[in-house]
Amino acid sequence: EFRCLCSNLYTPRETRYPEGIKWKFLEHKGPVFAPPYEPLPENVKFYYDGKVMKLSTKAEEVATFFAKMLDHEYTTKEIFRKNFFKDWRKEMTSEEKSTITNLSKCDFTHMSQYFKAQSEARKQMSKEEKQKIKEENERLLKEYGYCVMDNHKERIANFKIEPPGLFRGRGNHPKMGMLKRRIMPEDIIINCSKDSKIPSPPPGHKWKEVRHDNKVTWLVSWTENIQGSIKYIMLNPSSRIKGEKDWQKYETARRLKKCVDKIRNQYREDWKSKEMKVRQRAVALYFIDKLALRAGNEKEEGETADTVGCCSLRVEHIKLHPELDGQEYVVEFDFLGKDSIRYYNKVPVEKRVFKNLQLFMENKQPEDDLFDRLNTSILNKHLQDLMEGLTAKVFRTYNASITLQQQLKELTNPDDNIPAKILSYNRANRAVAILCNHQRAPPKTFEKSMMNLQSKIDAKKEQLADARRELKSAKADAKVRRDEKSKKTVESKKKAVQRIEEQLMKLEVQATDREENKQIALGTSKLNYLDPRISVAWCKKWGIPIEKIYNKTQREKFAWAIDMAEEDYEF
DNA sequence: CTTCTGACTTAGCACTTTAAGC
DNA sequence: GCTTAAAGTGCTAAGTCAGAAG
Repeated sequence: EFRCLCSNLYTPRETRYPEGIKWKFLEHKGPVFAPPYEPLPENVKFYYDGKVMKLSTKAEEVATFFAKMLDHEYTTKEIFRKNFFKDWRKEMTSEEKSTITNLSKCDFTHMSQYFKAQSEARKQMSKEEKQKIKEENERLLKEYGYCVMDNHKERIANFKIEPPGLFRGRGNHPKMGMLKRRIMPEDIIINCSKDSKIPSPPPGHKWKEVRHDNKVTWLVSWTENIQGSIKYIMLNPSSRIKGEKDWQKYETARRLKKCVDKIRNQYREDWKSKEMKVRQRAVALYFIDKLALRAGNEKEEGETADTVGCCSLRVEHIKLHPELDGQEYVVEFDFLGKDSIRYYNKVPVEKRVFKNLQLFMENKQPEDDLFDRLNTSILNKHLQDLMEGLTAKVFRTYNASITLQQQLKELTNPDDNIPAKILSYNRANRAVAILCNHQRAPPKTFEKSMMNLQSKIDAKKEQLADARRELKSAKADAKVRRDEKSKKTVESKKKAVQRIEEQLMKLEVQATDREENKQIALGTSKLNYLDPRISVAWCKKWGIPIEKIYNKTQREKFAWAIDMAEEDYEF
C-alpha cells in the first residue's frame, strides 16, 4: 500500500481511482509568463558592416539572444548561424531585411559586453538588493508554485513558462539556432477541475482553451514552435501523483526479477528460431538486458540529431571481431545515444549471438538497419505477452536496481567507518552509472582542483610525519622521566597522530572518489533507476544517516520509500 | 500495418547557493 | 571574513510508449 507523506503526518492514500482517472479536484493559478522584453539603453550599439545601426524592438530582441551566446561555441557553428539568421530576418522590418544580408558583418560585441557588465553588476549587488530579489521569488513561488490536487497542496515542478531564446539542441542538431518564440496566454491550455477557481489570464488576454480532463496529470500545456511538440506544466516529484507512479515503476521491475530467468531462457532459445524476425527480437532483447541499452524508437530524419538506441542500431554502429585481445566473439559498439552521448563498448557475446549478427549484416550497407525486421512497437508487444506491464525500459530499471543491491552487498565492509562506507555506496552507484552509460563532461576546473587536493594531501602527510616524530620523542621523554605530566603528553600526542591519520584518510578517500567520478554522472541513476528502498534499507542497516545519501530534494522525492523500507528490504 | 499525437519519464548542462578551507 | 570547490537546483531537451488515426 502506497502512503504519502503530508504535513509530517502519515495518511493512508485515498481509495484508488477507477482506471485512468488521475484526480477529482484540481485548482491552480496558471503559469508565470516570461518577463517582457526590455529594450537596450540608447548607448548600447549594434554595428552592421562597421556602422552603427538602430534596430527595431523585435529585431533587437532576437539580436540580444545571439549576443548573449557569443562566447559559446554554438555561435561559430554553421548550422546554428544559418538557422539563427533565417529566423532573425523574419523578425526584421523590410528596411532592416534589405540592409542586413550577411551575419558575418553583424557586430554584437558591444551588446555582449553590456550583458556581461550587467551580470557582473548583479553579482556585486548589496545584500539588501539580493534579499529583495529573493523575497520576490519566494512570493512568486508561494502564489504560483503550488496547486491543490484532491485533498493535498502540492508543489508544481515548472510553473514558469520557458522564455524566448535561441534553440540549443544537443549534439549535431539540425535545428540549432532557430528562434524559440515567446509564449503568450493565447497559446496556453489550462487544465483544472470544473468546480475549481479557474485561473485568470493576464489583463487584456485570454487563454487558448480551458479544459477539465482528469485523465491527465498536467495543469498547463502549450505547443512549442521548434519541433511542434507539446510542453507541459506538471507536479513536483514530491507529489502524490508522481511518487505513486515512481513506486509502481519499481514494483514492475521487481516483478521482472521474478520472471527474468524464464525470459532469458526464452530469448536464448529464440536465437535459434527459423523466423528472422524472432531471432532479431531475441538478439535485441539480449542487448537491452545485458547492456542496458534503450529501446531505440525511429526518429524523423533531419528533425533531430542522429542518435540511436537498440532497435534503431545500424550496421555502421557495430564491428564484429571473431577474436580480440584474447577474447572470442567480441562486438564493438560505437554509436551516439540519447543526448548524443557516445556509447563505446567492446563486449564478448555468445557464439550464437555473434553468428546471428553476422547473418543480420549480410548484404547490407553501413547505413542500413541492423534489425531490419524489428522496431520498438514489435518488441514491446512481445514483452507485454511475457509479463504484464513489461517494456524495454523496465530492463534498465531492473538491472540498475539489482546491480546496486548486489554491489552494496559486495562492497560494504562492516568494519569501515561512515566516510568509507559512503565511498562504497558511491562505488556501487558508480557501477550502475557505468552500466547505464551516464556520462558528463569533466568539470572545467577538474585538473586544477585535483592538483589542489593533491597538495593538500602532501601537506597532510608532512604534518603526520611531524606528529609522529613528536610522539616518538614524547615517548622517549616519558620513559626517562616516568612522571604523570609526560605520560599525559604522550597521550595527547597519540591522539594528535590519530586525528591527522583520519584527516589524511578522508582526503585520500575524497581524491579517489573524485578521480573515479571524473566523467561519470551519478545523479541520473540515483534519481531515475535505483529503487530508493534499497538505499534506505542500506542506510538503516549500517547506521548511516539518510542525509548522507539523499539531499533535501531527494528526500522529498523519495519520502514514500523512506517511510516504507526497513533494513531487511530486498529488491 | 504505418504514421502521428499526446503524455509522461529521463537527461546533461548552466547557474546559484552553500560549505569548506584558508 | 574571503575565496574556492562542491552541492544543489532550475531548465528544458530528448527520450519511451500507448493509443488514435489513416
